[in-house]
Amino acid sequence: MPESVAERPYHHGSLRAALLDAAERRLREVGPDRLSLRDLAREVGVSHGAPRRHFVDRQALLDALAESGFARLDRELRAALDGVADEFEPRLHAAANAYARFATESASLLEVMYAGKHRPGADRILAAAAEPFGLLQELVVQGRDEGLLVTDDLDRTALVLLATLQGIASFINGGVVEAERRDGLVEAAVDQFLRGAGPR
Amino acid sequence: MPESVAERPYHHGSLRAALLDAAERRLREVGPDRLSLRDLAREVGVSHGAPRRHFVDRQALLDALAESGFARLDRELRAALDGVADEFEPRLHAAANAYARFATESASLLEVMYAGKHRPGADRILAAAAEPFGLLQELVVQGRDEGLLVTDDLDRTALVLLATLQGIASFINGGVVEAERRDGLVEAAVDQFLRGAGPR
DNA sequence: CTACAAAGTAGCCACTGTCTACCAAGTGGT
DNA sequence: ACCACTTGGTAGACAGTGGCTACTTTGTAG
Repeated sequence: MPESVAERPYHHGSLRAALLDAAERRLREVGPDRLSLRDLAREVGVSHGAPRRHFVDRQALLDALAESGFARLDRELRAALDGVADEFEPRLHAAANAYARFATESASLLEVMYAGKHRPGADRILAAAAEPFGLLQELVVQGRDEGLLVTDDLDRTALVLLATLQGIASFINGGVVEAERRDGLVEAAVDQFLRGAGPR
Repeated sequence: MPESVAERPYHHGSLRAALLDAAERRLREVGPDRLSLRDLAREVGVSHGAPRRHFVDRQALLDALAESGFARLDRELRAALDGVADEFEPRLHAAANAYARFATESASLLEVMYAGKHRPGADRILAAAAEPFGLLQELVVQGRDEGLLVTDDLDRTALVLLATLQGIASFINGGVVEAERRDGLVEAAVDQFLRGAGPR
């Protein structure tokens, strides 16, 4: 008698995507170091060696996750800016909150994104990271154009702001600061930034 | 004929300390996830099961590393403040630079310190972390007393500053920002903080 | 129809963390 | 001086992992 279960055809068809999907789900549950290729293979219903066809390495999969992570971050930032007025201040607040939300709600993914020890092919990741970074920088340009920001080094100013948000997320994800304090800290950080980098 | 090598006595005497030492050295070379208990045991010249007597778990060792990491951070911060004048601003700059230096030069250790997923016994780690955090907070108090800082929430103000430094280190350690930019970024961050949290 | 490339399988290896049973050495009480 | 007991180290087993290789199944281009 034939198997009652719908048999997967020999070729999965979209293993790579399925693995990345499973990985991002699993990442949320267990964290990066407990992410196991074999586990993912099992979950997708494929032999333990199959992932190798799509990711030469465990690290290669993590790199791919990092890349798509930056892409998602970019989407979420832009989405957050969509429903907001055109003025600098509300846009800044929206972007900052969106970044902090992403960074705390996808803590493990963020860890992978900034893991550092990326392989030679990290160019792709850096390129993906440049997207959301650029968005923040454009925002700083807008602030300068509106006369609310004074800076001789755009990149540096944007980076300091972003670093603050990143650091807040670090502390929350590390358990040093309670998650409930996130919004308040972000608010304070943005306000201080506005006064610190604004005209005197 | 007897072994020509000086034989270690059956009891090592200070295995725990030796393991932590080796671990911190190894951490510098390979990062947290490649830190292997068996490897450490080999390095110290002891059987692979021996570490278990001192650390029930791999995570227990990492926790111990985190704890001593915060202790060292505290020492380095205090050391940095020792050779500096009594005024707020130079002290702030010194502390900020010391934190950033520690965070970038001991990147892997920092990762362990803020790894988050600590076991129930994380209280010890949080207590150890409170030490350097408190120091930063005292600094903020001094700033307020000298009239250079205006804040209704000391803890929050200190945290925002610390977060900025932490974030800068994150980006450098993640390879998103070149290490050479560290001092410049820290300088800019501190200046912006002073203006942002200072009297208007 | 037939090569050939792409995708998946199965088994092996070295390595890891964890567990257990055992052994060696120090220690305190009598 | 002896002996029970605790502390610390050893050795071997186990399951799980990433990486590798040889092999098979399938899709596809000529």
